[in-house]
Amino acid sequence: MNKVSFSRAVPVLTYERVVEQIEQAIVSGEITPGQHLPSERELMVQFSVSRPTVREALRVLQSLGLIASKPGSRSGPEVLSMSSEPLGRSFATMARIASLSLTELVQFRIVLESSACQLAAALRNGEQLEKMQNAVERMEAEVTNGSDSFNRADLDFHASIWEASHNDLLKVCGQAVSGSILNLMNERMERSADTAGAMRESLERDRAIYSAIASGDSVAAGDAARSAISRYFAEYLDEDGVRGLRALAPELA
Amino acid sequence: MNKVSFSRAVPVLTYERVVEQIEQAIVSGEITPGQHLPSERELMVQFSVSRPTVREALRVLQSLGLIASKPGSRSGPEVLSMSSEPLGRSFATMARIASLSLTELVQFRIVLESSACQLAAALRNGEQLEKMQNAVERMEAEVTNGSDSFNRADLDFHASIWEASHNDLLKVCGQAVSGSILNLMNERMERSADTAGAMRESLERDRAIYSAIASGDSVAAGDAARSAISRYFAEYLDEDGVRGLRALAPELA
DNA sequence: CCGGGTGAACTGGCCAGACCAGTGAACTTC
DNA sequence: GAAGTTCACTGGTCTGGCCAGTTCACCCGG
Repeated sequence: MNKVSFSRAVPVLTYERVVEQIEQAIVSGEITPGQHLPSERELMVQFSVSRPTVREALRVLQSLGLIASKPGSRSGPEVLSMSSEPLGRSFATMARIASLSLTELVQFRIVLESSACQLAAALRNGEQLEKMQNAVERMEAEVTNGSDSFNRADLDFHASIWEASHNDLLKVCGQAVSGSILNLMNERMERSADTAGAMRESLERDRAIYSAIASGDSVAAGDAARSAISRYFAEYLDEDGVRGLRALAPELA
Repeated sequence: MNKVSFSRAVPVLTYERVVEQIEQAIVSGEITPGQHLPSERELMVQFSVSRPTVREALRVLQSLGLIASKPGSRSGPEVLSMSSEPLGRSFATMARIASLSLTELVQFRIVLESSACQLAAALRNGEQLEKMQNAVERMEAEVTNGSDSFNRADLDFHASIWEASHNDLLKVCGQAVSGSILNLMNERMERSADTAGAMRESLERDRAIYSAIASGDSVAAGDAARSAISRYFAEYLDEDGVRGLRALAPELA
């Protein structure tokens, strides 16, 4: 090889190496969730670095949702099991750093939620179905009351769908994007959807989704979800967004 | 309200408050990407905290992909624009912390990639179509050569699909999950897909996807993508996974 | 007058040592 | 044996310092 190409001699930060080693130990299963890391003072001798360096590394791992440290604990920072929190946070910040339009978020939600409904129709068990039914009934009961409890029941309904999809990744991403949409709409405009009429519409659509899932009809469940979400958000989207929606839900055309 | 319910008086860590304030300044647009934060020493007087605290906060923001600090810079840490890196990292760690099965990842990829193909069929422009065609032609040319350049062309093809979907969220998540699947499969088994026959199959499927996108047929594009991915991974999934796949792609039944 | 080299004034990376308010387990006391 | 106390140790924070690298203004030679 006569073409020696040198690469930038990037300095490796020592706290990064601490992060790497601990992360490696976690993902390789050398330390399992529930177990504890050595204390900061112990780590600083094992890594031969100072405490601030150890702490910076721990803070990073903490922000990644891998560990949690509690003052006074006799057993050092705890290794956590997978949580959706960091992923949700990444979604939320991405959504807010301006680059993501409402169109993108809504498209994404349609894709995820309709798929979850398809999966739920095929894989739901009795308990999950019962939860959905329960939530729908609560929505029916609360439709005349304040919108607060109605919305809670609505959220419960969707949560049980995610659950029934048997796909945690889908669930986490779907809930994260739903939350981001709520944030964005709350920031932009008054929630105009709290009228009795709007609630009645939501209820009707959720009922359609529920019966499709209950009957085990994947195709119908997916269609119902796509229809529900796209009708709900259609008025907030621009022309391109509507075109995208038509591509995702051709049955609505 | 006669029901006063006290909540846990959780101590607020000071570095967390520094993170919050800076994060708020970024997401609110008070500081825009490309601009610079004050130096650590400046921040420590503004927040009235010590430098280690400032540094821990900056490390967290850095791990979230919001800022980058460079030693020697006269202008302090730089505020970054949105990047997919932290999201991709979250995906990768989630996937590896054992909770995510290959089934979930593959389902998720099918959902995202088929949707991207549907969107691409409706929204692609000439330049993006050209890129896809170019990639397919390169795959055709390389199918007899080493698998390395073939795989690169394959990746380029898919990348241009993500691009043409006009949805960055879809793109970032899709690419992240694709990467995670690759990692997982590399860890678990030898890549058995590098034979000439497998490459030929891949090429055939990509060609089907391409022609559907080129003709603007969203439905066909989505079907082609679902079919391609599920056929490719079917052998690696368990029974439940296959059932889920059937729910997501009923047209294959 | 202009250009290039030089050095001082920064930057972030890292360290040593210290104090504090909690926690929790061992220990003492009843 | 049970209840209360003590104390070692935890993480959170601060002070003060050193180092290597980057910048930029200044100065000197052309």
